Amino acid sequence: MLDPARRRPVTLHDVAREAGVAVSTASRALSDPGRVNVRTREHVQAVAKRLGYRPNRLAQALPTGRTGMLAILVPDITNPHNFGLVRGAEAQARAASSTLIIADTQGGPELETAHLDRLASSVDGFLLAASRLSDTELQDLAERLPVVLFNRRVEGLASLATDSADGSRQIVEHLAALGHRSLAYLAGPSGGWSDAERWRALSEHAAASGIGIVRCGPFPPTLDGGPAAADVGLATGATALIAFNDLLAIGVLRRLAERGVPVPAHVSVVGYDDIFGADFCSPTLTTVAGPVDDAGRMLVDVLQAGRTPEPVITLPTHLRIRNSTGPAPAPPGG
Amino acid sequence: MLDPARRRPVTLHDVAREAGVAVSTASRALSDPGRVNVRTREHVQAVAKRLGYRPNRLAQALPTGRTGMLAILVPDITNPHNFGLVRGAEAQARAASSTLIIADTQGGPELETAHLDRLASSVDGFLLAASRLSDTELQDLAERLPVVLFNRRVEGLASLATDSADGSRQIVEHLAALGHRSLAYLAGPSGGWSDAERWRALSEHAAASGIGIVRCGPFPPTLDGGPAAADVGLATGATALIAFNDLLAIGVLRRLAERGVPVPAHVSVVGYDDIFGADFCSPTLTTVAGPVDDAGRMLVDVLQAGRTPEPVITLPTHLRIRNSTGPAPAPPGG
DNA sequence: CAAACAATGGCAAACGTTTGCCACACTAGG
DNA sequence: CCTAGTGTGGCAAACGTTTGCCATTGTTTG
Repeated sequence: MLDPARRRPVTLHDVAREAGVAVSTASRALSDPGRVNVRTREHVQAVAKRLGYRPNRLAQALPTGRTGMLAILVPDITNPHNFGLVRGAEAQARAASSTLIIADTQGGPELETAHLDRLASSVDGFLLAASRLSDTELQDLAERLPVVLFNRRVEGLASLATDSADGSRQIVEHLAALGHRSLAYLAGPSGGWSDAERWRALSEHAAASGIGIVRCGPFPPTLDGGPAAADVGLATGATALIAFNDLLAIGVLRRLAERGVPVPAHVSVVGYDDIFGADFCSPTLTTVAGPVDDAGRMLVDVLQAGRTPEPVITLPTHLRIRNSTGPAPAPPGG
Repeated sequence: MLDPARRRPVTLHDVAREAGVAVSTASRALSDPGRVNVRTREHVQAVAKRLGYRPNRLAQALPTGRTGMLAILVPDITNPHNFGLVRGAEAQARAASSTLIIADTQGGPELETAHLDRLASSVDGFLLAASRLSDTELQDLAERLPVVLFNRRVEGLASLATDSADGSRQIVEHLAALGHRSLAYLAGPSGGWSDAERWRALSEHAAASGIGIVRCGPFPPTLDGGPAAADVGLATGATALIAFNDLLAIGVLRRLAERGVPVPAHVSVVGYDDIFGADFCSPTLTTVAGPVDDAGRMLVDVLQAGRTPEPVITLPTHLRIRNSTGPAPAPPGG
């Protein structure tokens, strides 16, 4: 057990007694400056400082209902993609003098619900990245607490998403320009909003450009998902593989290297997210980048603003072209 | 402002009223089962369930003094090295049905103090990774709350560290075996405990093996620190560069590639931490690996155990040899 | 000079729990 | 039949704050 034998912290009562005023006066002297005489105020503040008084935030939260804490739920702390998001959110939370709680949902709704239940009474709002909850569950939650979604859209809820549809368009155009006529999409977790979005846009734009595209998977969106995805993708005969995210794409790259398949000479590979590592893996990865740090910051902003109707924001993306994509190989019969 | 117009949550009072018992009885029916008649207990539990009662954890924390929250402070959320730690800690915290709060100190003591002050009243204990606070500040803190340190040693405090001294020994032996006679250490933040440890062990073992080693830097321990570090390291004429951590090492690798310096033919490069990316950068990085996930889990365990005297644990490390190290180049005069 | 008003401080009730203690009823032992 | 014990429920005080309201004083205004 956590050892309870510690120094008792200084409370507002201690300050009030030492300063010779009532607790209410002490409280106001510290948090509602205009409300008390400047002399008493300064006196109380001096005493508080001398005693090393630190307000108990839990006790503060009880009557006010504001805890000064925000929670962010991400599917996978391990995915560097989320680093930027978390970092941005942390920075903005700090700027708003809130504390950020981070929790990992393992990409599943069970853990997500568990965290939500456990945190609901302790936070001022939730930032949900790539939530796997149903629309109604989310709407329900939003009735109890402020909620803002990242990379997920639900009727009536505030949300922020990177424009992966446009990213998908850029991918298809890029590959088409390089002469590719047959693509394979290596899907991420089924049921995911982003996966659906990306696939939808990819297939639309491919169709519009008269290019073939097939969908493979789903695969776990991790480095370890790479080998299976690479093998399946290659077997389709496509000349370019589009992975659900960079983690998977890098895994694919490694598998291809292992199998001696030259990239991009034989196949091109593209990912989404532009994660840490995408610029120094081998070959460096062509990928769709979005302003994730900004996204983190904006999520916090939106949460704090609490406007109605809830804002729905789309962040621009752009294709960062590196060495994993190149001209399509000449057809074997050519 | 966060919109306060939300559904009022169900409280214990509501449950008690609906069940026709006193609040105290309701409380006990839910949390102290033996204390109340089985019939009332079941009745109360049924009512609580029907009403969708969720205890307010803040209110619970006030009288009990236990919040069920643990905080971990890391110098840099962005460093993938920390993510293993965070993930392990998160997992173990969850297992102990605690919630983990994560905060970024930007590697500086100011922010660290700020977070500590702000969180002190809301958590049951602190996990401090690579703390930059003074020994006395830490001992002071430990008097108020349970604290456990990671990669830092302070008299009287619980701490966990990866054995980077032994890792350093392995590096020197490895490089010596490859014929290197002149090394350069590219230092991390000055004043850091890990940096001091690593340098101390490196220079000791180098001296013992009759090998020359110089210390360069400090450099920021990030990818961006790489270029400066690479240039300075190269200028020393050393045949092997040992970077404070992998982030810096990968930055060095990129700079060397940019300058057309072949690795390991011309210089070898080594890092510490075995972070995400070390196995797919180019060339892949030789580095000192430690069980970081385990470390995260153990940190939580130690915190919860609260034994006296405080345990001081050292975790084994091992050198993961990859392609960034090779035989020393023949001396130019050779 | 009375009346209204602003400035300032304190009392006490909240916020939602937990828990020490007392009261009551019933059972068992003498 | 009295006493002691046990099982069960409730009252009320905590935990450390905030805040609505009242009381007191001093200051204007008509």
